[in-house]
Amino acid sequence: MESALSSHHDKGQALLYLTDEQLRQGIEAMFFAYRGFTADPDRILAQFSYGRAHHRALHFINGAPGTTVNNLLNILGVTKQSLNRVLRSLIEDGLVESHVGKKDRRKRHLFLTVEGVKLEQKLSNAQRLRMRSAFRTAGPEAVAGFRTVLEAMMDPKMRDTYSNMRDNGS
Amino acid sequence: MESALSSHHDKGQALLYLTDEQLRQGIEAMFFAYRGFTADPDRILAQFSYGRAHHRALHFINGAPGTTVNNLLNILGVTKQSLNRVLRSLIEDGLVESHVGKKDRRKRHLFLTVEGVKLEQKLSNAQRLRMRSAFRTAGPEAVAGFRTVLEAMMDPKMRDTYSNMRDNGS
DNA sequence: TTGGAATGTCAACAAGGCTGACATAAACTT
DNA sequence: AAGTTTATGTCAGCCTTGTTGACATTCCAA
Repeated sequence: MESALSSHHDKGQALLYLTDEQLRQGIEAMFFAYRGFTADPDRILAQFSYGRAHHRALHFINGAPGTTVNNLLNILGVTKQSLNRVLRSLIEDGLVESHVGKKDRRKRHLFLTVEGVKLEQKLSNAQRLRMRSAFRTAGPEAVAGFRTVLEAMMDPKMRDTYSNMRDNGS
Repeated sequence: MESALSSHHDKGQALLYLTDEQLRQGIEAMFFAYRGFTADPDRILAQFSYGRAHHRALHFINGAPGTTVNNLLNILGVTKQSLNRVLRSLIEDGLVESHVGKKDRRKRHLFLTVEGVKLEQKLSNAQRLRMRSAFRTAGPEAVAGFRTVLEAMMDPKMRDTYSNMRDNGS
């Protein structure tokens, strides 16, 4: 992985991608790209009077049906009060169902309803469309690099969470 | 760029990186990475009772001293009311200065004060630290791919803005 | 049976988006 | 010179989504 670096000691050349200016460009790229990344779902959500918080809940419930509130809390990194407000509206609107756990009846297991799946599909289709187009334009090697850098940029805790999702969802 | 694709017609293999599952992982990677990306500056900002909006303003004024309010508006993609609230507090706190334009006296040109530069440095140092570490871990080729994908993911309008910044800031 | 964990809920607050309306000054157009 | 457009600021009000603190309920586990 670091053979490209250790193969020669010409730091001035080899580490050009680590200059402050390069990093600044990386920072701005993240900023603008994230805006693009959320733009399409945001437009759809606005039609339903929902926000990104709802999208995130739908996304992760869809990816791990039966997940508990506490688990979702850890993934999303918000307070239970904040998540609860979002979940309540989704449950009221019939997009999410909350089932008391059989083994541990304190826990609530969350599932998308048919309606919930519909909206999640709509949102993720829009988001995937843009990402697919970006991936196609950039090519497989760029995509691999993209993934590598993003993973290295996560907090270690979330990197584990992310990796576990990858492993289970393959 | 697309030689890897057109060199063979085995789509099942060549386009593996475009499956819904791969795209889903890309989406989640963006989510978690963006959280990491903002985590360090967020902690600093909290000490100053500022938010991300202030950081963004400081960042882009620093990168283009003398920029106008309207220009900043376009870059940040918020309403003037929203930006004005942030700018006002930064000006009141002595981090930003607003100078009436000489040629066109309707325009206000924005500059960071010495204090403003100090905070911007503090914030961007923290953010660069993480990005540098991620870049170093991932290596130059991954970084190139990262940049390529992010650029392809931006809205075309912002891609132009971004490219112009790159050109001027080199 | 008691302690703690998991969850829900109420209240209050703040940041930072938004819209709409209005004011002002300067530049541009006719 | 008059009218229009542009750039900016500001006031008021609304929404989402985050926060803290307090408190209730349920129920597993020691």
